[in-house]
Amino acid sequence: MTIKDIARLSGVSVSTVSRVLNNRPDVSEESRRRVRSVIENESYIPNNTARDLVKTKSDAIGLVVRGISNPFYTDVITAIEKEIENAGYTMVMRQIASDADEIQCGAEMEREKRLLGIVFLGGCQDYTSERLKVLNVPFVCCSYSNKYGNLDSEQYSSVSIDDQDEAYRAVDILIKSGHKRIAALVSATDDGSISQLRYQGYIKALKDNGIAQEQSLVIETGGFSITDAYRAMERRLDDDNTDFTALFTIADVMAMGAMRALREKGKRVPEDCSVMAIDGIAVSEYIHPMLSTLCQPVEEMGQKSVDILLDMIEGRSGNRHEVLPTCFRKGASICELN
Amino acid sequence: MTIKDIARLSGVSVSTVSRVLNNRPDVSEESRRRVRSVIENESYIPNNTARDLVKTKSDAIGLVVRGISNPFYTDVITAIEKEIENAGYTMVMRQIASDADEIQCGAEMEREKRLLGIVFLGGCQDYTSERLKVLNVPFVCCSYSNKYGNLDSEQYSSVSIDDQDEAYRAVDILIKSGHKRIAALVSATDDGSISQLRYQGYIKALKDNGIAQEQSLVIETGGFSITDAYRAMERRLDDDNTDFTALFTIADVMAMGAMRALREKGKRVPEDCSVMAIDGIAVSEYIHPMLSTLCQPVEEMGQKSVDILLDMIEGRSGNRHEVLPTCFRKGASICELN
DNA sequence: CAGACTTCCGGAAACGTTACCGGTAACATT
DNA sequence: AATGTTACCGGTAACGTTTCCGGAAGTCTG
Repeated sequence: MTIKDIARLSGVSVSTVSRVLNNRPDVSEESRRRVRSVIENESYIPNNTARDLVKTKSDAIGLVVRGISNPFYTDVITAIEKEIENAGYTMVMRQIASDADEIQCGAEMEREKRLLGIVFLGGCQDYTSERLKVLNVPFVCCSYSNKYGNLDSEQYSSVSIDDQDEAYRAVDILIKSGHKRIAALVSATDDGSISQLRYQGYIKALKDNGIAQEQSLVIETGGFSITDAYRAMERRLDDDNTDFTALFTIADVMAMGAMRALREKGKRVPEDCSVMAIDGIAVSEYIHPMLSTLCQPVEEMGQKSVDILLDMIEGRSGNRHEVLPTCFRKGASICELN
Repeated sequence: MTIKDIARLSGVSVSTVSRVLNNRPDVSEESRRRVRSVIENESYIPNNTARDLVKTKSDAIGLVVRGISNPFYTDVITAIEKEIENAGYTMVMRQIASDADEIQCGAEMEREKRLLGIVFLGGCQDYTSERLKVLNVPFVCCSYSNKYGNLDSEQYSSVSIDDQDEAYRAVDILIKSGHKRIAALVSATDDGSISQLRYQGYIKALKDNGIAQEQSLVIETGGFSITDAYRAMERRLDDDNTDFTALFTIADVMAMGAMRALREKGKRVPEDCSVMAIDGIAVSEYIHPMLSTLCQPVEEMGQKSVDILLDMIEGRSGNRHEVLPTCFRKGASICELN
């Protein structure tokens, strides 16, 4: 069943059918009605492939995501997919390993599938102006601002929270609760990732509050997973006594990993160690004690990312950077120290 | 940069370039080498759209998923995506609301995008032979067997655990630990979903062990989310005293929701109420007490689903049904009653 | 050496759309 | 009455591949 059949059946030319299909004005009501009814009758659906070919582009938007297994991302993905779908486009997702090259992946996808644009979700370690040359479609980085990276902000769009500020805020909450010896559980401190940004917020909060920063309180996991966090924390507690009263983690899942390690080493949360995180995934609201965290507006993040990308694709506007606020969820993982 | 340019640049016809591109034998080594080098030089990538058009099908496999937010699914999705990618195809994912019609969604996608096949992930409530008529590509149901549905097993493929048996096994573990008053937290008992199957396993286990089944011990949440479970459990505990010593839940996330409700009502797990679930998601290993559950082989499930689908698509074999075993993870949420 | 069979290759017709161009008819304007 | 304008419509060339068909040259067979 092609456009030709519809044309034949409704006694008009393919051009007219095409016009009806694309809601163009220059077709009589009579014809429009007839064509519509035939389409309805035959339950005809236009072939997207042919459409894409003649338009020399597809209707697909790529989503490159690093580390889908983090529940935080799945909510964002959900929102992104919904928004793309609503706008009448198609989402093609590809996930990459934590050490893979997302620019490369995006470039390949873009050329193979004639993508309209790309959403990068998750870490984007190595954006440099030079490397971006391979990408010739608009793209937006979701949940990563590259604020302190070496990339010209004119070259891309982004939607994220202010990672440094929010980390600052999180640590500040611990400090305001009376904590001075605050450990930080990070993925890495200098990998250009989100972890680095949040780590910097931690450092700044300590400094602004006149607390000396000790390198021994920085625990690097080398990864973002719950297991990475658990293992790193376990090692740290084996090596050393708990000489901190609070722990700041850069992600909810990492907090969950750490809390298990603390528990298994006989440390109570929050009595022996308070925990504060950033992300606000659903499950962390259900654990005991309920995790205190700064919730990211995941839905809005996904939505905004797609909106911006579509604006760029459809030429409505250029690139822009959106910074969204978080919302403090007061759990029970922080102990007031007085 | 099209195939024509490559042809011109390497001094052969488009046909020959096409042959090289598709690794066909009937082209001389000399030509092949020359064409390859031009392709390399120009870093040319064939236009998939044109390719799909002439082949009258795409390279895309659809993934229709109900409820992506359940962490259990994300792992399966990861595996599915990886496998599709490896086989050189493209995954197009679409998520649907819990009350949406997945057959309809699959059919639309299939016709729009000329899909090669479809993977349905998650519940598949209303498969009937009649309704399947709209689908004219092979498909496989992942994580749902329709074992007790009204569908002819010749009409589709599936990969799943034996939901009834595994639920039986889970409940049996509770019984063997000395529990007799075992509540069941299910989404629904008669919706034809996975919930119903697992509920039937619960019933059977009780019966085989000579335990009278009480309707008051069946708690229906109406949904699969952690919040649904929490709310339902909360209501149940408000209405009534805990007159059960153990709880079987049909999913890990539901167990987590229930455990919070129990905790908030002053019931200790496992001392006052043991909990046993099915799924085996990562986070449930990190909560306190660690959840006892039957772990589904998520990776294998995703992999197998795609393998079967590709076998059908590429005509290597017909439909088949794969039943995978689970693996018991002994947590700390079950109390021996003696 | 004739015929048959390979091996390699190019031309051209598809695939199902959209976009452009031009044409007709009806109506309004001078 | 001639011309311009508008509303509608059809023909056809693209879009970038693959596939089919046939041809040329070389090699083998008897």
